[in-house]
Amino acid sequence: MSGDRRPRPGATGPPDRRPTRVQSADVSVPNESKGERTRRKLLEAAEQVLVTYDYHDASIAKITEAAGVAQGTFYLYFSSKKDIFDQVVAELNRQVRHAMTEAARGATSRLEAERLGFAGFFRFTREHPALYRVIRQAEFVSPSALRNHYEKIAEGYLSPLQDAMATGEVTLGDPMILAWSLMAVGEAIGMRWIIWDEGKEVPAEVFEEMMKIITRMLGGSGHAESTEGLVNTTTRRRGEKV
Amino acid sequence: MSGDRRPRPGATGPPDRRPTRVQSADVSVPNESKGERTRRKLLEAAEQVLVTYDYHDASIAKITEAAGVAQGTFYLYFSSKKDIFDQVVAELNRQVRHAMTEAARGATSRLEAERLGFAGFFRFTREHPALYRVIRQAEFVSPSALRNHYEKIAEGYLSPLQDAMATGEVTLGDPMILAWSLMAVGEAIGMRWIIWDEGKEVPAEVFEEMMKIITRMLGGSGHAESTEGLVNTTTRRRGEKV
Amino acid sequence: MSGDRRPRPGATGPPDRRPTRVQSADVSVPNESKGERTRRKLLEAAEQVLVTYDYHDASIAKITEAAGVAQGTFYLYFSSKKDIFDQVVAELNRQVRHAMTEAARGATSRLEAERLGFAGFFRFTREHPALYRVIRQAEFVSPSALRNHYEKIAEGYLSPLQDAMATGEVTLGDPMILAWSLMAVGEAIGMRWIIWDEGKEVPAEVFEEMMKIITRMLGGSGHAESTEGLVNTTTRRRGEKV
Amino acid sequence: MSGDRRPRPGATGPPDRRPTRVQSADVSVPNESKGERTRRKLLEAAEQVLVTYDYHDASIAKITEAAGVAQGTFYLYFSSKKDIFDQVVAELNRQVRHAMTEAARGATSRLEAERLGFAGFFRFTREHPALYRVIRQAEFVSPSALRNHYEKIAEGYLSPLQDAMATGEVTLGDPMILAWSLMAVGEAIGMRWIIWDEGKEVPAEVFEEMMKIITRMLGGSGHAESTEGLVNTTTRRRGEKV
DNA sequence: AATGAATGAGCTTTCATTCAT
DNA sequence: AATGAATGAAAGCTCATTCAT
Repeated sequence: MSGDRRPRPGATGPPDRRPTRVQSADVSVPNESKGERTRRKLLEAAEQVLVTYDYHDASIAKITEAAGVAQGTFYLYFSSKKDIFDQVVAELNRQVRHAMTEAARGATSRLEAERLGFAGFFRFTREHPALYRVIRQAEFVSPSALRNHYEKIAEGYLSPLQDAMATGEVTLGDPMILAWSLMAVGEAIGMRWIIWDEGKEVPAEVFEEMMKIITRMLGGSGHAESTEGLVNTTTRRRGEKV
Repeated sequence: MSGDRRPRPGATGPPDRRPTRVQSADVSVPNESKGERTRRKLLEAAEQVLVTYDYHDASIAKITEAAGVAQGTFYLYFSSKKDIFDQVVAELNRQVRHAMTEAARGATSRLEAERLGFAGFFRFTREHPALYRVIRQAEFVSPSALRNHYEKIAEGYLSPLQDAMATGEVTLGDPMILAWSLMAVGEAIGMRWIIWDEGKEVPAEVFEEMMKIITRMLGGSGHAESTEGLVNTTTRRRGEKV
Repeated sequence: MSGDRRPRPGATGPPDRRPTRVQSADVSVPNESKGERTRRKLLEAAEQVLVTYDYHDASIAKITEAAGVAQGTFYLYFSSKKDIFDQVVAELNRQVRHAMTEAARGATSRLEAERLGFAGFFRFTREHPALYRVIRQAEFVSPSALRNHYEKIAEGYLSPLQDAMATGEVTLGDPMILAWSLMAVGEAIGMRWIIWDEGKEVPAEVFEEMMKIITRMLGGSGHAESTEGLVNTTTRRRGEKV
Repeated sequence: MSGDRRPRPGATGPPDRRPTRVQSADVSVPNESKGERTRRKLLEAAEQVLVTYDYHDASIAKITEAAGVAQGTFYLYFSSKKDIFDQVVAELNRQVRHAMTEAARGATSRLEAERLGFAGFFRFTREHPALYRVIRQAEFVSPSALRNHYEKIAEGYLSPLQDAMATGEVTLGDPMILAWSLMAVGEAIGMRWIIWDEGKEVPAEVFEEMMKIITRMLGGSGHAESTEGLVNTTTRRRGEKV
């Protein structure tokens, strides 16, 4: 997630579980009105709180306390609890897709793009464990937000995969189903080795083993590696939109 | 899911979303005391209710109403709401693993076992959408139940995969990571094409596309098909315990 | 209000404005289950509280405190605050109509029936100032309850007035409009000399002056008084149903 | 209501129930400072909002929005919500009394004055349904405002009635009680046939029936009609602006 | 073995009012 | 003369859990 260099709470170490006052909130952003800053504080506080508490327990009281504002202030910026939840999901979705495409930007092959993209995804997951937590609950809280999240990621995958299929770098087939399968693997490994292990990095061996599986999933003509030169120009042009 | 012949509500058609009185509850099971029957009614009612409502909204009142007993009765059989949740998870976990191994029982190759196992999993998912719903929330409600669920399934996968690696039917590698990846793909496809499509079957094309990806994930010596005869005996002996 | 001899809080003296514990609630009524008693306690407490506080300030907390039960208990018996409000209105409506017809029962002429009915209404107003308070707010809180209240009273007036018009005891005309006018005068005098004067009785001079006006409103052949003997049999048969 | 020629929203058609931006507010009144105009806008907005919402739901936010000013501005002109409520009541009271006396101005008998006055009252009620709404709630919100409202109207009635009693045009008796009774009838008929029927006019038959009752209420020597000539001079001199 | 009345803490949300600008 | 962000108390309502019967 090279695109988001702003220091974030819990960014490097394991995530802090205490829903205390948001730290970064006081950092003033140029050209940001008072109201916008309060809104941002609340959004960040909500993300923070949603790392530790589920939707029901993530009370407005906890969020406003973490943001350092009064309860009533919340409703100046969000119409309901579900509203801020949806906005947290949307914001994290935007960020994670940005992080993945940024990470994969310099890749010279689809496979390298995957390796970089997965690494970017895992980095983001460590920095924003709320993404995982929030998605897990969205099924009940906001089904549309959930569908939107997965579909946007899957769609971002689509053309790169189609291009790679065209060059033979990836075995021909339904790119949507392949996209879903790749997402699924990334999410599962992230859950098991980052979330469950409380913010640790995915161990190198695990990452490499996973990449072997990913490599096989992509398939390719069997000599995809040798066609890299051809493919990468295509790869580079793809999947940038966030 | 050939191993679960007990009639269940909504077993054949699309799942019934109304959390009304549990139907099968009055079916008497031989040698079942009155108390045991009440317990079973509550457990089934809870599963039913958890299809439609999330953990917080699945109130004791709804569960007892669906079970046709008074609220107080609940605490004769379960110590708390979390208790019955854990037991629903455990029960569904037992059932889904049973369903998968039963489905794969006659397979003559690892690949065929996977095909049958996935088909069994999807069938179970349609019949018990609560499994998906419940797992999605377990992260917050009962983390240990969640870990236990995935780990038990992964463990069941372990020796079959190890055996298949030994025969060359599956590419050598860390079987645990492969198991997690396979689970992940199954869960994602099930979510996308069963849960989101409200209980429909996974379309045949999707299933076949997915199986192509699964096939590549397993890898193998490239002539795995020809070694089927050898493998299946091994396969048959594995992963049965429920 | 001879029909309601059960002692009521504030029944004889001026109404007690403190929304304290309902006194009569502990009086057990034969054949009344525990649940019914609690319901009755709440209803009486609500009437009590609504004497002093308007709908918005008559909080569930105040009502349950006055009833001596926990807040949650309220929702075992009433689905919402509006629900109990409607039921208080309905109950008071039933009671006031009963009080008026009971009071007028022995009348030997329409005029005497009016005199007794008005006296009964004033007595009821003193004993149940909530009626007046509640009706004043019903326009916004529960318009249907309001309309129902006035219409039921007006309807009860209808046939007695028609009968009296038939005998010439009352001047011919639209009995509905006459009924509304009579109600209105009663309500205004009750407001001015009972409610505003904090539960005092309507002074005799005021009552007599009002009766002169009522007498003129009814009109009649001018010798209605002399036809009393004829009329009262009719009068007696009318308007009893509650 | 010939005395109030300032155009008002919804003056001719049925009253507009939407609490949107006050229309007439931008009409500039000669010699009115900016501050006075804002004050007037707020007062009119409050009346508008109070047609649709009760005191509690008529939030400062709704009033300021309807007036097109910021919330803070409200407290530059009114010290509290009750303050503006009282001023709305006072203003409507002033207006309704003006409307009634203006309407009755040309009358040549007490009876004709009543007929014209009632017609004026009904016209005003249609144009300012807020009057009815506001009065209904004043009991709790501002008892003194309520008493003041009724008493001022009653007092205005006093000398005309006394004069008419002196001439025999109206039966001798306590004029105050007669005044209250007349007010009550007007209010009831207005409520029933204007407010409940959403701003319709009082049907002619209803009005005539009511006038028959009013006529009887006034009583008189029986040949009041023939003494009109005598009476009207008195009547004309009376009852005026307060 | 079962009932269902009762509890009370805790939730989301609204709103009159204040105050720095 | 006006703004609008911020406050924080208080409301209605839900629910897991207890307990007398």
